[in-house]
Amino acid sequence: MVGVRQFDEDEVIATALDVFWRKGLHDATMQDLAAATGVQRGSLYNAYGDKEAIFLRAFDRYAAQFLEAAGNALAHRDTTTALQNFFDMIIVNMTDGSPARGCLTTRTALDAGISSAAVRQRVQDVLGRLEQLIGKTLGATPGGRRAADAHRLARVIVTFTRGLAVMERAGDSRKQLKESAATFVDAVVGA
Amino acid sequence: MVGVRQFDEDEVIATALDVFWRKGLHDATMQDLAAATGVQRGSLYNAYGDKEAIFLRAFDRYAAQFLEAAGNALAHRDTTTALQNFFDMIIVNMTDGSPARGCLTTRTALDAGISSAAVRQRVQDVLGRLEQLIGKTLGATPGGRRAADAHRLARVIVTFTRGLAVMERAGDSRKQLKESAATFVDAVVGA
DNA sequence: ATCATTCTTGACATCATTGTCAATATTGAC
DNA sequence: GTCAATATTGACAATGATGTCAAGAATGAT
Repeated sequence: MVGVRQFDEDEVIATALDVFWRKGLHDATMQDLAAATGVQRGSLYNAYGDKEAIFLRAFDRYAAQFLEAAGNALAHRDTTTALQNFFDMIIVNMTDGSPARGCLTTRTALDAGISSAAVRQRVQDVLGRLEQLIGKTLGATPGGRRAADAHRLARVIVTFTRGLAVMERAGDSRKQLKESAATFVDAVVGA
Repeated sequence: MVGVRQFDEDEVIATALDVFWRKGLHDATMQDLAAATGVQRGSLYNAYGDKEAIFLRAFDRYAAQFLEAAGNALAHRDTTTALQNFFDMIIVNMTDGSPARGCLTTRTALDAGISSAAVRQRVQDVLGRLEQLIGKTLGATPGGRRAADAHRLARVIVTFTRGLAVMERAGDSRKQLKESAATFVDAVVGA
């Protein structure tokens, strides 16, 4: 390697993630990324190729963060507590910042028209893995659910989290979201 | 009125709705609308002002259709049957067309960056009214839920429908969505 | 039949964005 | 210290979108 990169790649991707999270893949422009990172547009093109390539890196970072946080929140012997922790985490995650950033996965999923196969695949991956995590938690309960039930229920829970993300975008406050989540957990597991 | 409009307004709005439904507010261009309706861009500007004005009309039409269909589906003495009907309707609604059109309300809600206050208001209105409809259904059961419970549960159900819309965008098939909805209804009301 | 009014049409200016490129600067390897 | 390889920079072309406008066409009212 000769001519050495003037910027810290990790820092650039972290900053790009912030931009994408706030604006979405479609609305975030290369100008936005250049301004936020302090790296010129041309350099970004040179280093990554195009906007989508940057997005994919940023999204991978996001997914890793998110799934780790989800795993931690779900790590509790009591299923109800685990789910409550999980929803708390997820709601804080999407209502953080001002204005709130929302959920990047959900926003990306809804960008169907724009997104390439690679992007769609990432979204499916995150949701699939999340479902796995939740399924494991449900199945792990002492005397827990049968595998098929745990699987179906996990899917329902993932679906509900997506609903929370939409409701946040529609204007629901953190408090309202938490109340919904609590009601949901009560209704679904509290029986 | 002299110089008479060459096109049928109702037909134009209906066609515009189809375009917005398939592409979303942001991605649908005036060119798309002109091509689909057979009305020139200039004429559309003259008649409606701008794209958002057309969208608002189209969305109102959509909302009316949707809420009426929801009301009909929910009109059943048995709460479980009512909800099953409702979810069937909503899932068919979003998986119709090829490729599927998805849910316009949800897509619009996620377009936060672009949307004006007027657009956001419409989205909130639809979701609010839907919640009312569901709440009424839940409360109307003979020996039904207390009002506060019905209200909270209605919100959860609305949230879940939004989740289904996201999962559809993420690639879930009609069959998968129906299974999730059935599991949800079982878990929430079947107790 | 004429007129005033409205609609239609195509051209235009403007703007934002993407992606490319040649010239220049930088620097590790030898 | 020279060189080859890479990064940076600013300019450029191309595209696609929005919104405006003047000129022309159409028509109900008189």
